[in-house]
Amino acid sequence: MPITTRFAPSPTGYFHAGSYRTALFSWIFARQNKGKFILRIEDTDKERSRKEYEENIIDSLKWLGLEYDEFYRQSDRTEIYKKYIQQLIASGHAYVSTAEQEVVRAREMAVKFGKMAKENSGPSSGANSQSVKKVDTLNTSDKEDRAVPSHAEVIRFNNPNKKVAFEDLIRGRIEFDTTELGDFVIAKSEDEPVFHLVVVIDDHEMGVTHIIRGEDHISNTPRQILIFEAIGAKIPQYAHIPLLLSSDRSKLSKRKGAVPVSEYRSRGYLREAIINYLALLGWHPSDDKEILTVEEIVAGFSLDRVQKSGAIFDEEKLKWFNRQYIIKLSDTDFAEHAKPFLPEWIVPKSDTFKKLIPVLRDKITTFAEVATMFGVGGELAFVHKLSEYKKESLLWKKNPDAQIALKHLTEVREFLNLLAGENFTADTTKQAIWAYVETNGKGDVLWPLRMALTGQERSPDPFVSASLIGKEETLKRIDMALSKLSS
RNA sequence: GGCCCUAUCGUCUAACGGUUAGGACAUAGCCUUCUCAAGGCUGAAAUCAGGGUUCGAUUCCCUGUAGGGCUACCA
Repeated sequence: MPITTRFAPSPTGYFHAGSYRTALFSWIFARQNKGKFILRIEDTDKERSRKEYEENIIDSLKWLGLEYDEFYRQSDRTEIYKKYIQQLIASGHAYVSTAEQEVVRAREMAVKFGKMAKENSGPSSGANSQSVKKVDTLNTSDKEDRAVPSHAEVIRFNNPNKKVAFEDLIRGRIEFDTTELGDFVIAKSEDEPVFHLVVVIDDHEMGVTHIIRGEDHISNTPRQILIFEAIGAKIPQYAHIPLLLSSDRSKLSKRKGAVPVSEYRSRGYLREAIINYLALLGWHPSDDKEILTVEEIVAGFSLDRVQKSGAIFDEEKLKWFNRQYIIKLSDTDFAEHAKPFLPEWIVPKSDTFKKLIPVLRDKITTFAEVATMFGVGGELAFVHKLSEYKKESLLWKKNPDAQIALKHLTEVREFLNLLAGENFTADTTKQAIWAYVETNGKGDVLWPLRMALTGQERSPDPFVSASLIGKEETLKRIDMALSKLSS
């Protein structure tokens, strides 16, 4: 049997970094073993599932290059589950719990929870402050998500109440006593199976050999093993990878500000950076190399090298990776990525844009910054429009003398004026005045020139700036500076 | 509360009984420099606590502590 893994998201929210990392590890493992990778949309919760989210998951996986070999949607498979439910009932592994029985059960639960709450809420002073804190977290935990029991008939699993153990590929042996689980619900009706049941049936039917999922599923595993046994299926291998955490160390989730992967895309992150960064969150190669291609990751991956503890997602480091990959981009690729962020006054295929590519590549960490660079106060805004600046700004800080600035600018203007307009590049302008610059001091000559051309304290070097605005505009801006200096 | 998982610099991590506890991001300083970056160099920064086991524990065991997960007719 070929190694088969699956990614089984529920379409109840946008696809975020946590989901992506889980999918990535499963995908890597399948690819590494020349096996199969399955995408399965778990949409049995009709109230919360939305088509929009399903599309977002599929688009994101596609963008990130995690191609899958098979695709399933649980809402298309009701008939399959129905057969299993009937079979489980027939074999005595499951039973129909009547509405009356459910009411009794609900009452018992209410008593139990009520008692728990009472035990927890001691006097809120001194020594008990810790238990009070516990109560707080218990009470505030995602209450809105709690489903309200319908008090109607449901189908429950006939729990054999025994100890269940499994060998986790990352954590080793984990043992549970399933008695405390009780007879859990596996379906609301024959047509409405619930998570634990469908997961098991599908993993069995689809021939999944390795279940690689988040560690939040560790506690779900014993229930699922019980069901595997009840349907007489082989129990797959489990690998529970650590969770991705928000900055407060709680599980990264939709409500805790997890950013959709599609959002990173529109912020101008490169897929290679995201893949590389996320692969390193929880996994580490055997050497210290951090910039890795997908091929290198697939080749070097191993479940033994997966971390056991959760990791905080750090956008700063993602940015660093993004920058590393931006630097490597060819001009053509860079242009392609930058296009959506260009202001309308730049024509994508123009000479100006071609000259801008190296300048931009040198400065940005995400493509969204392309827009910032050209925006108000941006470093490259001068290309379109010279911003206002004061006369004093033209003076070099180490030698603030207007007469000197005036003299150098006048000389430089003469040199530049000798160049042909169509041959006005960073190289030619540099050649034209470099000798003069060297004999008269770089700061003394170049600083006033920079200010004259850009009107900004931060900008590319004056030669690049000159070539970006062209000969005519360069001379015009120098003239403006000269008149400022002599006023 | 019960059950389960986890614990190395601020963050991601290396070390699988013997290292001056290594690397990366972030951070501080210096160098380079016409500005801002980039780049180069240097620095600060960690084994949760207490007990064992051992000649020797970051590493193995126990207890505590802390964090997280599950405890649904969500997945």
